[in-house]
Amino acid sequence: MQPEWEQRLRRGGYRITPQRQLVLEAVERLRHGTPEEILAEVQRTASGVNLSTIYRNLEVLEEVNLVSHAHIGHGAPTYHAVDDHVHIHLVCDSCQKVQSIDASIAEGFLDDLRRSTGFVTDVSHVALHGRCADCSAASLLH
Amino acid sequence: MQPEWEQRLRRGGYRITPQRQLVLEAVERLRHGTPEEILAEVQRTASGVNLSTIYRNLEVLEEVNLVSHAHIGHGAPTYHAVDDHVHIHLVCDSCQKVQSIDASIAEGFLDDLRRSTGFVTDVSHVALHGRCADCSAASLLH
DNA sequence: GTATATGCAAAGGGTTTGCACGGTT
DNA sequence: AACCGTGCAAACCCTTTGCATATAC
Repeated sequence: MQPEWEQRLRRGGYRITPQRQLVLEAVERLRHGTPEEILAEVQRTASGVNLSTIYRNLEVLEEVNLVSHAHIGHGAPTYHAVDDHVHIHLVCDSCQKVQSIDASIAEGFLDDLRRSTGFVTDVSHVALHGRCADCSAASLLH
Repeated sequence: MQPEWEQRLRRGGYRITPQRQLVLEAVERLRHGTPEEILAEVQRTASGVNLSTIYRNLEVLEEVNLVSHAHIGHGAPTYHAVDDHVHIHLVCDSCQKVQSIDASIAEGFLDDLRRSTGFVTDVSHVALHGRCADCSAASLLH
């Protein structure tokens, strides 16, 4: 019997390649990673792998729902494995720190949203921008 | 007496320039716009204005809280005037449509979030990704 | 008059694409 | 054997930056 991830790829009409597997493993190992960071992780075991292969495989892995990405910060997106604990990113636009919180806090809101608009939110893709506790406390001093 | 926007700029230590004013007006007129779209709008009345001036002024206008931006879609960010009705963007990753909803629906959730984590969310910066009503209905048929 | 803002052009980061070769099925 | 996936290099989009000139104050 094949591992779950192989089945997902095959069902999607994709082939199993070493690079594919390495990208998925790298994403799982780093819990969050940009394409560049994932490349670096992959290259620890296979130095010949190219950045464009990372991009192409992240796209494929995302299509078969093995990984997901969110835009935190203004630069490269961050990828993570889908079976990780589902979390929401809180991005501080003042100090740039990113914290992850359990997605359950948003359940009620997202249910309301679905009921009133029909929109089904991809929770792992959510990044909220604003000010963290420290920075918003600091800005009250002015 | 000076208009509000002039005061905000001056208080921030910035000068009043035609380009500055044109960028702000363009953002207010287009209710949503990427830097390129804002450039096009500005150039309708002042064809000599440069893209880098748009970027520099959007940054300044954002710092004094006259405009704000959100990342909807994977490309350029979208800017809008701060005094617009505060809204949240719902981005469909399947059909790419973007709908705006009144931000009041999220008030309860964001209050909870602030109470439990101290994080103060910039509501106008929020873009939620997922599937719109039409697309999520369509995917149930499979 | 002085510091800031602008235009221009070049550089920079991140991502995508065309093509020939190699690997999976 | 057929087709998909890969590496490589070039192209691409979006944004930032250095510098000389112009402008607001």
